[in-house]
Amino acid sequence: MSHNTRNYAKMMRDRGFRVTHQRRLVLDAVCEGGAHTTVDEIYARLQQKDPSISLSTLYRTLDFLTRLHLVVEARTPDGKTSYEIASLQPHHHLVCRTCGREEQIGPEEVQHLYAEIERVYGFLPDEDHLVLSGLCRSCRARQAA
Amino acid sequence: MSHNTRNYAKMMRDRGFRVTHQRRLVLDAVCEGGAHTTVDEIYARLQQKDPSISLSTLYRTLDFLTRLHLVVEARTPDGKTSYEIASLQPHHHLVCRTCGREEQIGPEEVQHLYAEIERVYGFLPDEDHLVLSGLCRSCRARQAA
DNA sequence: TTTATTGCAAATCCTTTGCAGTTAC
DNA sequence: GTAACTGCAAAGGATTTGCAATAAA
Repeated sequence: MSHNTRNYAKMMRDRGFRVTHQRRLVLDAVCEGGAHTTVDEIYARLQQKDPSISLSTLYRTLDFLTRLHLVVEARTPDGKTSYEIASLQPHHHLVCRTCGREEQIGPEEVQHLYAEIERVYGFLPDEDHLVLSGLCRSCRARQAA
Repeated sequence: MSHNTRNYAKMMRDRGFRVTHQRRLVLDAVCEGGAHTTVDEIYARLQQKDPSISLSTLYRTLDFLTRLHLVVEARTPDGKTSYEIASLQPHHHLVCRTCGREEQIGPEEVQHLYAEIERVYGFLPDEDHLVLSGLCRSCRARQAA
């Protein structure tokens, strides 16, 4: 595990859990996924490194890592669950509904939305990982043409 | 069907589809759900009026009504699919993660977010039915106490 | 050694599909 | 009458679970 920003193994042990071969590999596989990866993508990557890891272990491990806040879970607009390494900065994602490309955006705009909603409705949203679909710059340009 | 704002039956016939007993009942059941209802809730309501309607018909009908834009589908943050009658005004929902209460909000704040994202990233989101979780006013007050 | 964690296979949950019978038009 | 639509039962896909074996501490 070369996740240099945090010492993941220590975080697990400190909370009384064991650092297993499988957990290391799952963490790696989620990490290599970059932005958002689905369970099957993670599983495929895992199979290449160690085909003996079972799907149920993957599910259990993703659940485990999510509880520890080492990875975060997000729900795409079409109902799929995806995962990514929990980074230090909260952020959100845009997914183009035409080309499927995904980009990350910072928290500023969304924070501003939350503040507005709080001001107007008294409700404070805390969704820390939105996935919004729409049209990306290039697909919009193509459509306009 | 007493959906007075629109003539649903006509909308179906005009597009060449049949207006069946089942479609009327599903539309009613979604309607009575108010804000967001899940498939099982809708099914339960349906059973009381006509136990002979099958679950597969419910799924098919929800799909059908969604395509016709008579109902809209939304994805809650915890991965469930929910439905509601398509209203004339686009809007979004806030769901309290403590008490579960749900409230509707207008499109203004979210529109503003979309415009900001477009300005900064060139990406135009078009999610027309966001469901955001967070803490409602009363649960926040209770927490503060 | 001890008990958390794993792999396997079976179970569960939610949704979709094939097909023969029914019904809106 | 004739397609579109439905109910049923079976299939599918994703995720969870029970249990005996394994391995991290």
